[in-house]
Amino acid sequence: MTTMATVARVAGVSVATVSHVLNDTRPVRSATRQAVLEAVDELGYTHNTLARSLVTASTRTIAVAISTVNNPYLTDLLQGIEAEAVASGYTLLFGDPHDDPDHELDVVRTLHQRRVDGVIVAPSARPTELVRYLDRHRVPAVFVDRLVGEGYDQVTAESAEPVARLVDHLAEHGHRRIGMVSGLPGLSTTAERVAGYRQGLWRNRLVDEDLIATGYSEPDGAYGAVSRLLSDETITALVTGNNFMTIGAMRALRDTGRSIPEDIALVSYDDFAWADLFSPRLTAVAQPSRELGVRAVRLLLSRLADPEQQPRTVRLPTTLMHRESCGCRT
Amino acid sequence: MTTMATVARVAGVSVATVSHVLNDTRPVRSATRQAVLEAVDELGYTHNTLARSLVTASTRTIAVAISTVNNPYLTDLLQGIEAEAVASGYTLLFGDPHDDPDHELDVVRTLHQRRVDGVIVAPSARPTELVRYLDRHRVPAVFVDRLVGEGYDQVTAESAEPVARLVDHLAEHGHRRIGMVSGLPGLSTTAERVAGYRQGLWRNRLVDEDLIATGYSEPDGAYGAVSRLLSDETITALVTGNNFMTIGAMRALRDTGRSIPEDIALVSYDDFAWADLFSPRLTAVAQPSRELGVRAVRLLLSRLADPEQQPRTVRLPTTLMHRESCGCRT
DNA sequence: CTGTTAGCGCCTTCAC
DNA sequence: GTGAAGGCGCTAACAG
Repeated sequence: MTTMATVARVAGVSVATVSHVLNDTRPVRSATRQAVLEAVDELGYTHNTLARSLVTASTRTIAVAISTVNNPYLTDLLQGIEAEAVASGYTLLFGDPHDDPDHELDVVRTLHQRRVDGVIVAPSARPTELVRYLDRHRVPAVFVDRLVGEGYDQVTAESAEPVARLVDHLAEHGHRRIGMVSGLPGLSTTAERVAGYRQGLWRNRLVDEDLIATGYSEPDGAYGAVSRLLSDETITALVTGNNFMTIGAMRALRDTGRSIPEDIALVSYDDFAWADLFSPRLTAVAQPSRELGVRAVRLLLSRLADPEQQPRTVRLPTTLMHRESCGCRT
Repeated sequence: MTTMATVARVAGVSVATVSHVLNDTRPVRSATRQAVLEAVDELGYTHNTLARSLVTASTRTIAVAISTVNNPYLTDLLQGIEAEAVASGYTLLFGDPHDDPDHELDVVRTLHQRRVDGVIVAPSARPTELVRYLDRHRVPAVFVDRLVGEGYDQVTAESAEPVARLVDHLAEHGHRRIGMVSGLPGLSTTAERVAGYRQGLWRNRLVDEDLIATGYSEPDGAYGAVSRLLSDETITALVTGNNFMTIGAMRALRDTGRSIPEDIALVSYDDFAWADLFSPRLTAVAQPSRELGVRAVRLLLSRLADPEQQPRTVRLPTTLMHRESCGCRT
C-alpha cells in the first residue's frame, strides 16, 4: 500500500505539502501541486481515511441501525438516509438489530467503536439499554420511526390521527363493528395507532369492546389475529397497523373464503409500492418513508454542528391512498 | 473521549497490559485483569477501532455496493450479506451506486479509502472503470448478481435454463407466440435471460422473430415494452426478465383491459414475497436471494484468507413457483 | 507475567 | 510557499 511518504518522495516534496494539496488546505505553488498530483496518479495513491480520522477525530461516517430491511417501508427510509448522507459527504455503516434489544445494543456498540460521527436508529420495543449506552457515551443519535421520549432527537410519521381518519371513513360506509390488528406491544407506533383507532371509534360513537388483536407487527402474527377477530361474526371491517400485518390479514381473509371488501372491508396503515396490483387495490395510509430518512440525516447533521441545541421531534404528515379495499369504487 | 492510557493509569498498569486484556492476546494475572476491567467499566471506555485498524492494517469491515435497495430481491441479498458478515465478525459499509458507472466508481473509491478489507458489488451495465480500479488497487472483491467475466470471484443465480423452462411451460399450454420483456442492455443477467428465452423458443420449434422488447429492468420501461409488444395481436403469452418489469407488465395488461391468464399468460423471472396476493397469483422463477448474499460473503472471506486462490464463479439454482398466471389452475 | 518503545499514516503547529 | 516534528490511540516486538 503506497503512503503519503512515498508520494512525497516521488514528487520531491515533503509529506506536509502532499497533505495540503490533497486537502486543498493551504496555498501551494501550481508547479508543486502538479508534481504531487502526478505522483499520486502514477502510484495510484489512495488516501488512508483511517489515519486521517485518527488525527481529525471525525470519520464522516454515520451509523444506521435498522431492522428487517426487507420491509419496503424501512427500505425506502434507508434510501432516503443514504441519499442525504452521501449528498453531505457522509458514508454509511450499517447494522441490523433484528428488532432485538440485545442485538440492538451489540450493533450500536460495534458501530460506535468504529467511531462513527453519529447514529440513526429505529429502536426496538425495549430500548432502555440502548438509550442508556447512547447517553453515557454521548453518542449523537436520532431515532427514526419509533420514539423513545422527549429529550431526544427523533423523526416519525403521524400515526394516531391518520388511523382515526381510517375509522371515520369506515364509519361513513356504515360499518359499526370495526376490528383492529395492532402491532408489537412496546413500540411507540403501536401505541399511537391503537390510540388513533380508539379515538376514531369514540368520535363516531361506536362501541369500543375488545375488537383489537395483536398481530405482532408481522404477517403470521396478523394472520392469527385476524382469525381470532373473525370468530366474532359481527365484525365487518378491519384496520391493520402496518404493511406486513396487512399481508397477513389479506391472506387470512382469502384463506377463510372472505372477499374484500364485500364480506370484510380492509384499510391499512402503510402503503405498498405495488398495492395497486393487489386484489382488491388497497386503501391505505402512506408514510413519507424516504423523506423520513432524509430528515433524520438532517437532524443528525444539525446536532453534530451544534451539540447544544434543543432536542427536536419531527413529525411528518401521511397521505391517504384511497383505493377500493374500503368498499369505495374508484 | 477516554483512551487506553487513561484506563492504564486508573488501573495502575501499562497500556500494553490494557491492550492485552482487552484483546485476550497474552496471559494476564487475574487480579490485574480485574483491575483493568474495572477501570474500563468505571470510565466507560470503548475501544477505538480506528487506531487499532491503523496498526493491524485490517478493519474487519466489508463494503457493500448494491443499487436500488428498494428492490426486494436486492434487499434479501443484503440481508444475507449482513447476516453472514456479522456472524464472521465483520461490519458493513454501505453505498448505493445507483446503477450508474460513475457513481459506482465513486462509491467504491470512497469505501476503499475507508480501508475496507474487501468489497461486494453488484456491477452496473458498464463496469469497466470499476473493474480497472479494483484490479489496480488489488481490492479483494466479489461480484454479485451480474457477472463481469472469468478471472473474478462472482456469485449469481442460474438464468438461462430457468427462463427456457418457463418457455417450455408456456409451449406446453399451446402458446406459439411468446413475447419477452428483457432487462437493461449490458447486464449479464439480461443477456443470459434472453439467451434462455431464445433457447426455449428454439427447442420448442417456435418462430423467433422480434418478439423481444426491452423493459430496461424497471416498471415503467416494462410498461412501455408491453404496450409495444401487444400491438402484435398474435402474442398470447409473455415472459418478463425481472421482478420490477413484472410489475410494469401487469400494470400495462390491466390498463389495456387484458386479463391474465385468459387474454395473456404471464410468467416471470423473479418471485415476490407477496406474489400470492396479486391477481392472479404469479407463476415465477425464484432466486435464492438471501443465499446469494451468504455465499458472496463466504467467497470473499475465503479469498481474504488466501489471496492466491483461483477465482471462482458460484451459480445457485432457482426454484419454479408454479401458480396461476401461466394459465394453470392450482 | 508486565512494561517500554517504536511505529501504523496522516494532519497541523511552528519554524523558515 | 514549504519543511520538520509531534502526536492521534493503539498493537507488537523486545526486554526484563
